[in-house]
Amino acid sequence: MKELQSEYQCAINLVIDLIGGKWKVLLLWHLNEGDKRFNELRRTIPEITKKMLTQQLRELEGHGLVKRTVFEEVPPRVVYSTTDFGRKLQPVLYGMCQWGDDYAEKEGIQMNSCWTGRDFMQK
Amino acid sequence: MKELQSEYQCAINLVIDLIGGKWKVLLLWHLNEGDKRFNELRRTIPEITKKMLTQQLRELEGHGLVKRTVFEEVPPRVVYSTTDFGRKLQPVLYGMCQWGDDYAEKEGIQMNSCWTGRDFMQK
DNA sequence: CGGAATCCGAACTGATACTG
DNA sequence: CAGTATCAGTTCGGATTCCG
Repeated sequence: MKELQSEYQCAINLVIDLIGGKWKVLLLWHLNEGDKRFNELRRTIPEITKKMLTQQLRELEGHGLVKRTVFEEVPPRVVYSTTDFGRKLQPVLYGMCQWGDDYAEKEGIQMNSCWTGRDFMQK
Repeated sequence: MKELQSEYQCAINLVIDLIGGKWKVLLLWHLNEGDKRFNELRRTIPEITKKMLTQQLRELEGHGLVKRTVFEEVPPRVVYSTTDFGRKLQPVLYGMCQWGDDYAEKEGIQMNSCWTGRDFMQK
């Protein structure tokens, strides 16, 4: 598990350590839509492997951005959700998505089927 | 140079390709303070090597987020600045910084000497 | 269902030396 | 000053197998 430094020069560096990498922002984004189970997340993000999904979720959990709830049933059920603090990142994520949409439009990049910042703003 | 895909499922993925990694957000952040020369950026971010600085700046330039201006002088002078589109990310970066600050405060992580979202909001 | 453990190549990053 | 080039280390990420 990636350990945070005890001291940072700039908040941006801390943010990169917390949500940097290929998957975390995407996971937070989808978990902000609502709580999700492990295999539900796998279906939502088909490109991610089980290993990476587990790993990234554990790091998010360890840093207090995601909550993991285990229901002691058979078959087992595990539900992931964002914490209050993780949810505070929502506006930033929407801003990122909007900006990404603008870029895609400007550059003629095709965007599919996923919620976009623009969708959100229309609600 | 990292090539973008021709199609994305989610804007978030595009954003990650554009500004993901260890350095790009940090560079955009500092360039938003004002135009900077190569060695000026190195002093601002002492941990970055020349190689990575060049590489990341070139990618940002290639994606249209940063502009590189060469003054044909001796000694050479090269100035980097954000493009209009790169600057559109400013509010998002400030949001990230603010969130990072909150996290640092909550967790008792020390933050030094760099501009923070909070500083910005007080202006 | 929701993982853990292992292996391995690819990608990222850094150190160092050199250059117009 | 503003880079290139080369080499080497480390980490990341994916494939596969196994498990309660």
